[in-house]
Amino acid sequence: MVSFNEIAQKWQQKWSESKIFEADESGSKKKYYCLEMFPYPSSMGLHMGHARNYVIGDMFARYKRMNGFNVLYPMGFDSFGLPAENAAIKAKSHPKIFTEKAISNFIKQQKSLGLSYDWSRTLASHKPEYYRWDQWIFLQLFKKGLAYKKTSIVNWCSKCETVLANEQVVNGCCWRHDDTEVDQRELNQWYFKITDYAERLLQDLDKLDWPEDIKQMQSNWIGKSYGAELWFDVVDEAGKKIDTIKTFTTRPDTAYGITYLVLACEHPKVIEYTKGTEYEQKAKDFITEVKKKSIIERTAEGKEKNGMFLGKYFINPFTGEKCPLWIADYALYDYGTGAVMAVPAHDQRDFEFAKKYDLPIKVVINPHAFDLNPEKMTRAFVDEGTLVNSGDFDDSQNRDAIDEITKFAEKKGWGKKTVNYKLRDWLISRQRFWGCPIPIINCEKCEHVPVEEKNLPVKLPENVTFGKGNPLETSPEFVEVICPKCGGPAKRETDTMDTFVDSSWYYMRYCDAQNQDALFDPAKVNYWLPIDLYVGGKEHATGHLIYFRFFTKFLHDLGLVNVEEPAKQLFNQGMLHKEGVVMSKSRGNVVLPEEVSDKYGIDTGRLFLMFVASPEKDMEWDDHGVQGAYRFIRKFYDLIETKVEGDPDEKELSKLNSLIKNVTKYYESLEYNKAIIELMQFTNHFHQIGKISKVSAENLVRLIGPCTPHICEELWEKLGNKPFVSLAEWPKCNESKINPALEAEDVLVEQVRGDILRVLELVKLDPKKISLIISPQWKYGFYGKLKQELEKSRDFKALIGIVMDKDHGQDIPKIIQAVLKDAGKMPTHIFSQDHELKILEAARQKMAEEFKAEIVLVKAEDSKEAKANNAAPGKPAIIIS
RNA sequence: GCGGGGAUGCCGGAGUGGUCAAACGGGACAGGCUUAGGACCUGUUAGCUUAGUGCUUACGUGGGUUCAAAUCCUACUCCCCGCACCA
Repeated sequence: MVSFNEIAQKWQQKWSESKIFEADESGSKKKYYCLEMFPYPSSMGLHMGHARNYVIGDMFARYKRMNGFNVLYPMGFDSFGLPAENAAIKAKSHPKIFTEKAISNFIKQQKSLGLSYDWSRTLASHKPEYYRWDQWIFLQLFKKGLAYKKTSIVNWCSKCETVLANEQVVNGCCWRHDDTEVDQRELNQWYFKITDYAERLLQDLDKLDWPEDIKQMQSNWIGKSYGAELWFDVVDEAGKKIDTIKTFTTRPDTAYGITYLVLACEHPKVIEYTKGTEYEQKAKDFITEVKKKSIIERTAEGKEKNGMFLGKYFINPFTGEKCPLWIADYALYDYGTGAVMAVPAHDQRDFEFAKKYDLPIKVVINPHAFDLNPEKMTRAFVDEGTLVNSGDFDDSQNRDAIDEITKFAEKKGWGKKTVNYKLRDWLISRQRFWGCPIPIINCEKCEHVPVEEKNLPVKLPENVTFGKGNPLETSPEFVEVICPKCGGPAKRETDTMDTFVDSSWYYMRYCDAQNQDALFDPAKVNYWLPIDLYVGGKEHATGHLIYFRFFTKFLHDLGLVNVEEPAKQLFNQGMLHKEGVVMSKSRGNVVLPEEVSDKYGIDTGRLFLMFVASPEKDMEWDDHGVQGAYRFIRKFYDLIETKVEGDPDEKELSKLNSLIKNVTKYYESLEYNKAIIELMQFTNHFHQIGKISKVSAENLVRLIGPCTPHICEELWEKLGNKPFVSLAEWPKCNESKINPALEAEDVLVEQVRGDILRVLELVKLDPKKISLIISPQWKYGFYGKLKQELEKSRDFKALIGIVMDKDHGQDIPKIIQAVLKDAGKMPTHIFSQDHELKILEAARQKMAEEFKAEIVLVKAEDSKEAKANNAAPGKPAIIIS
């Protein structure tokens, strides 16, 4: 028996030696860039869940290659990050050692999956050759004012001992530790000003061939809303103006209904306004109280709202009314201006708050049917309506008033039309060692001084102590530096960058991975970009997939790349489950590729992963199912290895071209499961027949090639072709050869045969001993004719079938049945489908072979001919009259 | 609450107006092969029946459109996944 493992190893070696998957920019082929999100090289290695992800991309890369594209299909490693650092701390070792060991293990595993990567372009983000250019990009951002340091409230994970970006906070918890709620801390941190790109990030979503849900998620995350900024004079008890405060609202039409204003706890004005007053301590206590609560507690919808009066007032310029200024936990400092103009009559949150603290409720919009009574309202009225109590705007429709009142406010200098985004600037500082150092020197005199480009990379020091705080701070050689600007003593920035910075441009580096002088050669990058197909998980929807779009736009603006969007098409693969839950090391339900390939060969594993479910769906790993895939592979191998003979007939050509057509269609749309079904049906058919033409065999091998590349290479060679099927041309469909009627014949023949077998079973007769009579086209006087026939051939035991014209009606079988009983014959089977002679002939042939019996077709109309055809006693025959 | 996606036979999973009791795979059952098991091959696998190409019931639930619905419309139920006091 063949060893699929030996075959796999043989071809993996040949691929590697011949470098056939290495890509360059020369030649006239059209380029195709196929990419999977590069992995974090976990020391756990990879399991079938990862494998599924890679095989999806690999099949497409192989498919495109065979279709004559110049395919770039690289792999690299997102190798900075916390797990390696933590492992190193535990083992009192260095993260680099862990990381590089993990990488070489990954590569080994990926190679044994038969993935067709161009390994000459591999990169790893922890290497100075790579992160040097992280730093370079940082400096460009810094120059443009898009990298800046500010003090603000940030999310802190106590387990990671570092700050997190907004995108890394999931349900109020750390994205790595879903049991650890993030704390709020006020820290001085580095940010990238992604908000400057909010509008473009939103607009360009339209251009992308990405799954709708991802686009929707990004759009929600960016959270654009149109509205107005309204400015209010803040006054003291006596009515003296002390300040102006800005609020953001999407409902300027309710401006006449403002009855109070709330500030978020973090709002700096809270301290300012209460300083030295009786409210100072109370406000501080209130803030402390609020901050004790977790993010979830504070921000979940429907939570009870708390607040307190701040002792100050403001003037609503629309009405001239003096209203109180409050602090409240439901106001978010992060959103808008951190201050909310409250209109309790028309906003549910404001309504609840006003009810609780007995603040006035003023109706300014009435429903069309009746007038609202603020005393009796049980909830805010948030629908459309007509303005009242709104000065000159009374009686206008609130929808129209939004714009009118905004214009009015602008004219009066009370505010302006504005657009607000939920998207926050990207916090990239991390207080950890195993990341890219931020290339900044902090000088007391000169503040943040960028490291000169020629001095890059700022390398991570070797002599650090892990354990407490940021290890970088423990290296005096790293920290203590001279300020490049003033020459005085200064300290190097010890924060490292979020690893999502590394992954924001790696796909560009693949285009020119070995470049020592620049982050890449723009010509090369422009040749390959954009990524034509990007394969990866949904979980990156509002993280990586926004960041890398931002970086692309920034590098575009620098003139380094032509494209504004990194990836044309995005494909989200489904998760692999086992025992009903996602396969993962921590759950302990992983299946390793090695286990599968040891038992069945890796092609079986690949086939199974692609066959069970469509790639974008979650699927369940099933050990029995794998055996099914294995059975198919063996059948397929056996067919091509031992049963290739002859030339294809018309029917085979028709089937073959249909196959090519359908499989191509399914590959193109990444519906591999459907493609494989077609391939199975085709293979099974010819396996059953017991032979296949060489033409079909060669096409079949090419069509399955991307899925099970190793055995296909082997079979391709066995068929007498030069290596490699991986480089062979994709079969072309010849539509003119497709003949559905011809293909349908097989089905009919099967039916006839099935019918006959069924009768044989019914009458418990051995097919070798029975006379078979099939009698079609009885038109007139069939009863008598049939009777005659029956009289003539006494030796038959069963009438197998009668084929009739459709217009004979339903009663004919009954009549025939009666005739048969009359003649004292065995029960029969009758079928009335309007079979063609050809089909009968095919069925006859098939059965003759199957039962090793001589079966002839006889035209019973002519009894001489019947005799001539051996329709004699004891001899099986099919009689046609 | 808002947004997105689902619900198909014992299981996974195709199917999106007729050719559907529904691809393909798994499982189960029966038969063949075999000393036996495995592997392999053949058949069966909604129910009732038959000489049968017949009847009934079925694609989450209830209504509707149509000569015809798993497929279209509508209401509802349940499941998953995002966002979530966003002013």
